[in-house]
Amino acid sequence: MTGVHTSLRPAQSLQDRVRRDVSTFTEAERRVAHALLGEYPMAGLETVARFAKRAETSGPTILRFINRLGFESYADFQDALRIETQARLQGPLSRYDLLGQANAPAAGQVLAQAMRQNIEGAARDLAPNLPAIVDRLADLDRKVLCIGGRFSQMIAGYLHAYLRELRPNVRLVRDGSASWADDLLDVAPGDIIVVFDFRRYQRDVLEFAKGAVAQQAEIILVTDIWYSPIAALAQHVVACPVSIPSAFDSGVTGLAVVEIITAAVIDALGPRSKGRIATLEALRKPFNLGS
Amino acid sequence: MTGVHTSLRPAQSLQDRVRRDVSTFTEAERRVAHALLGEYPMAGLETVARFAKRAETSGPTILRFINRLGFESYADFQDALRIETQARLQGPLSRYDLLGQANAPAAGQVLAQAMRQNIEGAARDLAPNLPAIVDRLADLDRKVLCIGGRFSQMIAGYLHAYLRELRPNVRLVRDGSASWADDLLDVAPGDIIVVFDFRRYQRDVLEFAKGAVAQQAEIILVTDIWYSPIAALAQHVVACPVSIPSAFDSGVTGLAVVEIITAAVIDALGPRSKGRIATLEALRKPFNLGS
DNA sequence: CTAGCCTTCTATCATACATTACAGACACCA
DNA sequence: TGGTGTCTGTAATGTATGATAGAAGGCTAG
Repeated sequence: MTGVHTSLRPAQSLQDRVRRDVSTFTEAERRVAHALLGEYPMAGLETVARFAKRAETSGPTILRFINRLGFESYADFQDALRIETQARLQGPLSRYDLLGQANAPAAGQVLAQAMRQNIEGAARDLAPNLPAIVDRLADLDRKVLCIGGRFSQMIAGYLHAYLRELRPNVRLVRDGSASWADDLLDVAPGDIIVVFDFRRYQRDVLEFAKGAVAQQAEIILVTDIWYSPIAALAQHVVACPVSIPSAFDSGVTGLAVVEIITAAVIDALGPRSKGRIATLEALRKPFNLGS
Repeated sequence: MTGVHTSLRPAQSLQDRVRRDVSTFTEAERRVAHALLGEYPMAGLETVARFAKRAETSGPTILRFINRLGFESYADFQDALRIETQARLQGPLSRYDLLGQANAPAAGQVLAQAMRQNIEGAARDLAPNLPAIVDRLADLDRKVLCIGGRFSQMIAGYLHAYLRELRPNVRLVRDGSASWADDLLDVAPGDIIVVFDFRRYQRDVLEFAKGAVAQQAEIILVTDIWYSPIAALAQHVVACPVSIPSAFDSGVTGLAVVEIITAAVIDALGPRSKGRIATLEALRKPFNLGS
């Protein structure tokens, strides 16, 4: 184990020290560390109680944590945080300074940045369509089918997993066109097909959509900004920016859209979904670990 | 959803407001204003007593000062300072967001904002671990297994789909413990298990991880900031902030981590992966629609 | 010169707070 | 299986803290 108490003068930034020593902490202390790093430094400038709540632990654990960092008291810790952060704000305000010695913009930062912009764009595009989409998905008289392509089927899977917890009659159309004819057979007029289709658009997904339309289903399409050909068949289209500096397009945007829609559906269903979630939780209890 | 705070959110920054209104203050209050602006924002994050001493005035004057700014209590004032400064530290992009959404808090924007912060946090946590993780995943002599829980298996699926395009010997351990024993059987010392485990942690995933460790596999764990118990078994842990204002935790962060890792693996593999992608594209051509 | 008002401080109070002590839970080892 | 050490949350405690009331100072108006 490394030296417990370092000298009074913090040679390197507190942030770095926490990150470096995180492996030597106990489990609860690690939660504290990550709560701090997640909202650095302001999490540590709140009261002990609020800091503890944020880290889902108790006050004493916070104090043990800051003791292990070498501070005599919580006040000392906050002083150090304040001084360090003030110095940081004094200097050039570039956010890259915050990353510590890594003078080069750290590996994933550019990607993260791009993803964040994509989410922003998708949320903008989604907003006007959201009420109509939610209206359909919260209508328990309609069946809901989720389907996606080679990659995007994972996104469809997420929507399916979420919706299934909120309402009945949600199904996931799985990969491999074998059973698709059977899936189509059950589609009734007014049912909802949520299609996720990103480049490169797959022929079979298009075929499925055509079949669904023939059954008078309504189509909600989540696609990229280059528009899948399915857009021509869809009642509601959400366009996601998916470009990131990588060989692949990003799936993050689509998943973000799914989660925004899900949250809105929960709102729309209100208490009806609450009970269902509670029941599910109870049924699953034996399979989960404590807490 | 929880009620939104009704407190008046200042359209412009606190700093600007103080600077603008400084002429309307009394003499003692002006000293307070200058003390705050001189060491902004940390002067205001200390206790009232210390703030007063710094401004060479008394406690009540401080309180009247912050009352005049429109805050009910000193705590409210500090909260506002913290939120504002945190946003400022987050970088120019986030600051822009806060201003933009002040006018019209469109549906979904708050969720989008939370997701973006989560990605930011995860990218920070990932950065130091990234080289080691990439090193393992780019080592073609090691087999790679991806596994996740009820929700996170979709994330595992994404990693699997990506990696499969880049290198051989990548497998996805599918849901339902039935075939897991068989999957474990093939695990050789030095193989890599990438585990995605978010609340609520499932017992069976933990069991699988234990089994893999027994086979001397190396574990890369992507979990939430509350740490899955698997962390105790893992060589590399990436902690993702997953809280969003919704009934469910967000899966977006985990997927973002996957894509950042993937991009880094592509870099590490270099030309070796390029050829493989090209081959795959050619093989798939018949199933895709034109461009 | 004084009455009235505004400003600012001192002194006091209730309480929210950090901190300490304790005990249950858990894992590990004999 | 019982013993030992570690970890972590609950409860109790004294204090430091924010808040308030009231008095002293000082300015302006009449």
